[in-house]
Amino acid sequence: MENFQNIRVAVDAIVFGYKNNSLYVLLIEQKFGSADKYWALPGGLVRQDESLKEAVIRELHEETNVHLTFMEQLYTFGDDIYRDSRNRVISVAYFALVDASNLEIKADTDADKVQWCKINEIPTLAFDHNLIIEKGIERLKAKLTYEPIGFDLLPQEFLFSDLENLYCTILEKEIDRRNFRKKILSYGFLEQTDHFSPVKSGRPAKLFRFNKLKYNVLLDKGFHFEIKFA
Amino acid sequence: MENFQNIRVAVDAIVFGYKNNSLYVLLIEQKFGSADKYWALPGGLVRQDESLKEAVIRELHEETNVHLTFMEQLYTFGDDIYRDSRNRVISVAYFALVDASNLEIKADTDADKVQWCKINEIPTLAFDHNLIIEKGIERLKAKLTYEPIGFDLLPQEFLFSDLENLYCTILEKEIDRRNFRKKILSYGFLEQTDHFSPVKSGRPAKLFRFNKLKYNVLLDKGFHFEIKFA
DNA sequence: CTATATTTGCGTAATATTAACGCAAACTAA
DNA sequence: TTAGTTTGCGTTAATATTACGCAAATATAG
Repeated sequence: MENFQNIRVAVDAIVFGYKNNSLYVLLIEQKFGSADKYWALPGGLVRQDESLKEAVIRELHEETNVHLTFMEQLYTFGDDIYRDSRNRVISVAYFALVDASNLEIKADTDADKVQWCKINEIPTLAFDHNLIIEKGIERLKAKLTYEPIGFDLLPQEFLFSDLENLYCTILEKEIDRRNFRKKILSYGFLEQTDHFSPVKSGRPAKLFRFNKLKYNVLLDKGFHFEIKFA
Repeated sequence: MENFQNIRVAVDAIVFGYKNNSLYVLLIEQKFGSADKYWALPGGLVRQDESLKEAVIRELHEETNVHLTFMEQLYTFGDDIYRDSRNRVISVAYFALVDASNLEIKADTDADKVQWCKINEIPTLAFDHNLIIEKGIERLKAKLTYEPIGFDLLPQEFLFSDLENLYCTILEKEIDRRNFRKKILSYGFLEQTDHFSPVKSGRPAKLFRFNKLKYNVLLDKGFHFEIKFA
């Protein structure tokens, strides 16, 4: 009897977006019955014939219509054997990023509502999804300091002040604008475009672009991205 | 039909040990039939009523008798839906460390043989276990540079030269002995004992001990462990 | 007993990186 | 015109890293 097992395998995605100088997570309102509505992370059971990664992509596609700029596995939640009250379910959580600056999300087939939720205004979610988000934020913060994933949250062409702001708000730290700029520019993977951004006040700012190719070349040469703060 | 699912959930553990200036992984010889023997990572199916973590601990206990000094979740392998030819199985892999310097392993109930295998002499293993090991080594290397897990691979009291050697062999890098010592000592979480180690030649060396308490206090103060190499 | 090889433990100088600022340029709004 | 704001480029001081030198403490060989 030792080997009897009836465990369901699900995937969930924590999708981060950044706009209006704030960090957001993508949430959906789950239809259980017609009562009992809960906000939750997009996700669902893995199908028999699809890989874990395919499952997340499918679920995200069914429930939202965002275009991911980054995705990787985050953590597998299966220590609380009652995390789902109906069956034993373990969930493989994925961590994803998206450029939310100019993106309209709409509910798709599976979910009633899809919504960006500010990171500090997240309600109590279904299952252990609040836990997943915690872990996701942890990963986001860590990764921001040793991989150039900040660019995946911004539009292709962005202002230095936006990049700086992204770092400050997500890491909840102060930073010297001038040193930050110098450091990032010194890496040599940013390109100045000849476009300017419409600004409300102050000197017009050049738009920059992240050159992933150049970054990869640097990586091969042993380069190691790092942004530290005091 | 969309929701039909028959996926088994397994756990596997990659246990690292360090002795004789080399890195080892713990392998077991699986009994399938009486033919068909393969080396594999310790692991097995999760029971209905135990958490993932409990499952790994149990399996390790059943198959080996090592005393872990560190364990955390590594990665969940479920993208290759044929990774096990019999059923669809996803495996949650765990990453563990052990002080192998003074440890005798013996096969326990479940496994025929248990053995330390040198990291560069690993044969083709069952399932995708070679892949898991790759991922494990990656994690070990990364973690060694930003968390003090090296001490979990050494005896409680160790020589500086052993610590240095551990870093050099695992990270496959050269390092200046004197700068390394200075840097680690500057952190202030090592304690000198009044014991000396029996040495074959050269000046007798003091034994040191890692004070986890002091390390945690430092962490609270915002300290960030880091060992970098050129 | 002495010389040699070996490993430890401590130090110092050159170099590189980070942190803390100053300030003019280029715009908007009043 | 003037005041307010944001950008872009510098400089300097403090800190950290790198590259070594060298004596102390042992074992071993002669």
